[in-house]
Amino acid sequence: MTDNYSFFEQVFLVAQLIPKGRFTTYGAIANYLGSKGSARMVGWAMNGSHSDTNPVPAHRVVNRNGVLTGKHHFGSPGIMQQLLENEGIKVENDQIVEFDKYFWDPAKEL
DNA sequence: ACGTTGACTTATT
DNA sequence: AAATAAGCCAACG
Repeated sequence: MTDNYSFFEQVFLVAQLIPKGRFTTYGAIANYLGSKGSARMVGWAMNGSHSDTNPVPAHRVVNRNGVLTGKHHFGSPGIMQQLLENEGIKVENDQIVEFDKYFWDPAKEL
């Protein structure tokens, strides 16, 4: 209980820090946390995002190709894309358009 | 308690 | 260039 700042908590915090209209990748977060290869844990942490007190914009986290791999974990597939488009991010064929333009890297932006 | 799975990524063949 | 292996670490059965 005292060690709430585990890998998961860090992932939640970073995800919540993603600016609106931008997105990041699992690898970028993992890299920022110092564990480059633990991108899976970032995704797994998102699975437990419901455990966090504050809402976690998991829809702003995609894989390194900009593909909405985790869209099935939302209420229904399509929600994730809709949320991204709602913030001005174009998504086509489950993939983010202009990846480099909207990419937000915590290691660089923070 | 051990083995498998998982919202991933990089390296090697 | 495409396919396969390995690495990550935690949760689930």
